[in-house]
Amino acid sequence: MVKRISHKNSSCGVARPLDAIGDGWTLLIVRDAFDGLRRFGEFQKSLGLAKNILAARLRNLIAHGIMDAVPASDGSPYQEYVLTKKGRGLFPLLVAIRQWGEDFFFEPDEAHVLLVDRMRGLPVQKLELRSQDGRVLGPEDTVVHPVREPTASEEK
Amino acid sequence: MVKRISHKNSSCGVARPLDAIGDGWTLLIVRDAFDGLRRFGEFQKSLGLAKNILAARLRNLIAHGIMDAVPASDGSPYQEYVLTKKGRGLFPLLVAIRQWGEDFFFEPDEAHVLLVDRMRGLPVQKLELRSQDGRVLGPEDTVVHPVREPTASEEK
DNA sequence: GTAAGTGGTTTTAATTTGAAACCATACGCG
DNA sequence: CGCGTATGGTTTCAAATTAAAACCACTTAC
Repeated sequence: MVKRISHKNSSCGVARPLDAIGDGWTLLIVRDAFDGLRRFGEFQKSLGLAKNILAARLRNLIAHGIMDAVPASDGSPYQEYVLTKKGRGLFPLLVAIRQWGEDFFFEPDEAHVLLVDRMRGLPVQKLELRSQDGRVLGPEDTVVHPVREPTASEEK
Repeated sequence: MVKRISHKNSSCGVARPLDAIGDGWTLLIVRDAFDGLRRFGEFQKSLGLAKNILAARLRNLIAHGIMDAVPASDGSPYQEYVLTKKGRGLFPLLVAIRQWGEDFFFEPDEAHVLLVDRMRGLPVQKLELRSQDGRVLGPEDTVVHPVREPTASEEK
């Protein structure tokens, strides 16, 4: 049922997350959840996807600990789907997608939406990767480094 | 051929990018491209996916302007696949995926890799969304705002 | 010239997707 | 109560996608 990218590389730090969210619909569901949608029908109406697909995606999101089904909230006998902490952790990722979309998927004069700071009403800053000492880092300035967390069993 | 999320929402700033990269393999290919891979065979060996699928994904990436096929570089009669500017714009998104993965997909004592600043060898900062005046913004601090770019045809 | 390596395409089966139909429960209300 | 409607799914089935494997073309090595 759960998609599995069966390969040695599946634990590379990018593949494993993609196994959970690497699907056309999943991140749109998460996005709607950030926008406050909670009910099955709300997601379905907002996204216009088939109900069986939505049910499958929600099951998958729950199985991955990204969303949770909670009993009610307005007294109705149904469930609501809410983001977990792990799910809320996707916020920077969604912002990155949106900013990339803003930059490359709209003609300069095409109507689109912009993410703004609610408090001031001004556009947010562009996401930037920075070093500990504050330099902005590009792809060529970074490298992946294997790490073993220093646990208590550090003695040999 | 090209996947299309046919829905009114397809222009929402998130759905449109996902239409280009919302696929399990595509971002892994892009990631490998950031790591310097260029040749068909390199991608195939690194990812272990079927050749027809890789060919289809590369075609799609090229069609979306994310990668480009350039004639050669080492004299061999084949092509190389390189990221365009648009493709390099995916760097923050890949970092966001990786950081989310680091935070939620590995046990504390599980071996994994960390993204480090090449110059200092120190881990990079966590990606944060900030307002123009530097406050860190969470999901509840932002709102999408429709925008029409002020073009020259602004006079009525 | 023949074998092996690279970069694909074609073929075919298995899996996934999606639309529509169906079903079950709850509610509104005359 | 009895009936229509809304919600939240599951089931069914056809169509599209994916994936493995076979095949093919071209080039280089020997």
